[in-house]
Amino acid sequence: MNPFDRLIAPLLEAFPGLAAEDIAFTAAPKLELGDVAIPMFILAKKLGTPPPKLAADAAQRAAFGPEVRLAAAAGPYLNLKLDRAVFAREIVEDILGAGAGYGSNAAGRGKRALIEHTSINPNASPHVGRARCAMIGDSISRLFRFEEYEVDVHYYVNDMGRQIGLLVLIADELKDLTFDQVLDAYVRANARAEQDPEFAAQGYALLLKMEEGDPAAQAKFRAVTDLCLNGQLAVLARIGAAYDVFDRESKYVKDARLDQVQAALRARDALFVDEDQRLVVDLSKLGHAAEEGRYFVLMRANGSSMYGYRDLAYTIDKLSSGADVNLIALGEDHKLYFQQLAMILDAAGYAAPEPVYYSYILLKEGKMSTRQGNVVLLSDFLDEAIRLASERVAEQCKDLSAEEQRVIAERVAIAAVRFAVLRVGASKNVTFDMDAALSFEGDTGPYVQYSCARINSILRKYPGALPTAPGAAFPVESDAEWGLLTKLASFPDVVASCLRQRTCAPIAVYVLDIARAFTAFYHECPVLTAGTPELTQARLLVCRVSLQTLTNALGILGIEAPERM
RNA sequence: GCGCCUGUAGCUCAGGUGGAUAGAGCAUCGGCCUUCUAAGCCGGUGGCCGCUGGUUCGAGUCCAGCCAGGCGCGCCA
Repeated sequence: MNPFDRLIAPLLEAFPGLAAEDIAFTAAPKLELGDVAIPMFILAKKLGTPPPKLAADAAQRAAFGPEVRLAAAAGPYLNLKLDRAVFAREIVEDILGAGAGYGSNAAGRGKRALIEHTSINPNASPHVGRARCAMIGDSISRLFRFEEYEVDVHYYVNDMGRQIGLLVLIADELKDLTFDQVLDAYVRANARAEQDPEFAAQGYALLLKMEEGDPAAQAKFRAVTDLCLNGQLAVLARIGAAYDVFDRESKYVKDARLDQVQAALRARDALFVDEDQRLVVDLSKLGHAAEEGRYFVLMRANGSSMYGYRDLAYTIDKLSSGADVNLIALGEDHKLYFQQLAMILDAAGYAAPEPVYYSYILLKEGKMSTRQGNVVLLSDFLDEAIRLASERVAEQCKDLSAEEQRVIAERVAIAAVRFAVLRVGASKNVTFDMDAALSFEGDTGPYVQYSCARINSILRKYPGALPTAPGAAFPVESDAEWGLLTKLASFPDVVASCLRQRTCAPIAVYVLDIARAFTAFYHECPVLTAGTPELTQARLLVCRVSLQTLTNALGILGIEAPERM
């Protein structure tokens, strides 16, 4: 419910032929121009009138109620000065009424969403590049839940394949492999396979045995992949990423539905066995124009399956769950692969999931490469963030217990890390800057948390019971209050836009905007010493609705604000 | 080479469906703590919005061609 909706009817009456959805509200560049602005461009096109003339006409002819104090045209805009108290009261009542649900448009009520993300190969501790996927996927999941979708978060466990086979071989030799040793073992296994064809062949043989159901081989794969998965999940849990369903790739080796896919491909003459006895899809038969990526191998000559073959079965499995939305967060390196997969699925009569791509995080020194050791591990990054936050908390919150300080430091650290990653659009190549990402000042998660802590401080210091609704008098007249409240009112639109675009980055930008607007209010408008009880009551409510909106928005980003910091 | 993504202040990034003088933060310079938390606030400096054309009353935004960076084009996953 837009608080400015009541301004629409007078315009429709004055100009028959316009529809309510043609009329948009925006903030004027300067508050002196008006409290709200209505651009005339779309309306003008519809009526065949030049925008400036229409703005002038509208200022003359629209019969607004007494809540509009002044309607003035300024170029192609109609600017209105309002009885702010009337609108402010509605905004406040709206937010208080909706509470933890404020901002949700309930777009997903009665619908289900299946979201797959992270799905890291079980081979090493996740680095920040992989963690980007986890944070993006996790926040999108939270966004969908906020919009009342029933969300199932899936994690595809790549518990087989050549590389895991090699890792199992090495693990066998080393005995008692721990999670911390896996990365090193994995690197060595791959290096050895390149130099030693015998070793590589052993890996393939082991893989085939495992696929064919050999219990001993399966147990070995399971032990190694469980070790890795549990270690990875423990790290991911630290940043708040959680999963509902774990789908093991090995479950999809033999899947009857793949026979149907093969039949569909044969019917299109798109499936053949090549000269090396591999089972291959010729995507050119399915409409793939380029020579690059034309062939998609399903099975090796020895009969063991390729990743894509199993992924087809898994994806069909996900699709048959009947979810209304089926999303998958993928690295940009998977774009061609996923297009190929989608083409095969299409041929078999399935609509592929919607991909959400994220780009790589680069280091100043160049690309992150596990092999060369120039990676920033998520766990190291978090440890450093917590260390820095702890130093700060120890200075700021001397009167709190060690345990309370620890909780605050952890929340601040997670906020810094998640915010730094989430505020950037997913398709952007970002250069990772440890210092910038761990800054607690400026456009950061901790800055937003800080404004929450200030609000809490005010509410805590108010001696009486906090107001729960605007009183008879509701004086909200200052520019700072007005600017803050109108920004708060736009939250549902921000959420709706994010849902449409499958992104949470604008929420991070929005939350900064609110924090800045609140800080302006904080400096200009004393609450506890406002002068009159009515003003204090009104400003306490502004504090409450600001905190509510910030809390809800931060929740989508997976960030919690401490009461003190 | 071909395909997809990216290019906005010294640095890191915002700027749906074209619209009011292009916005933040960091850095830098100058001011603010007897006053609800200075993890803060106020002000200054700093922009051929990669380049060149085009469409439009109007382009950072749309189109084409270049240039630069990223990713991909495997008996890897």
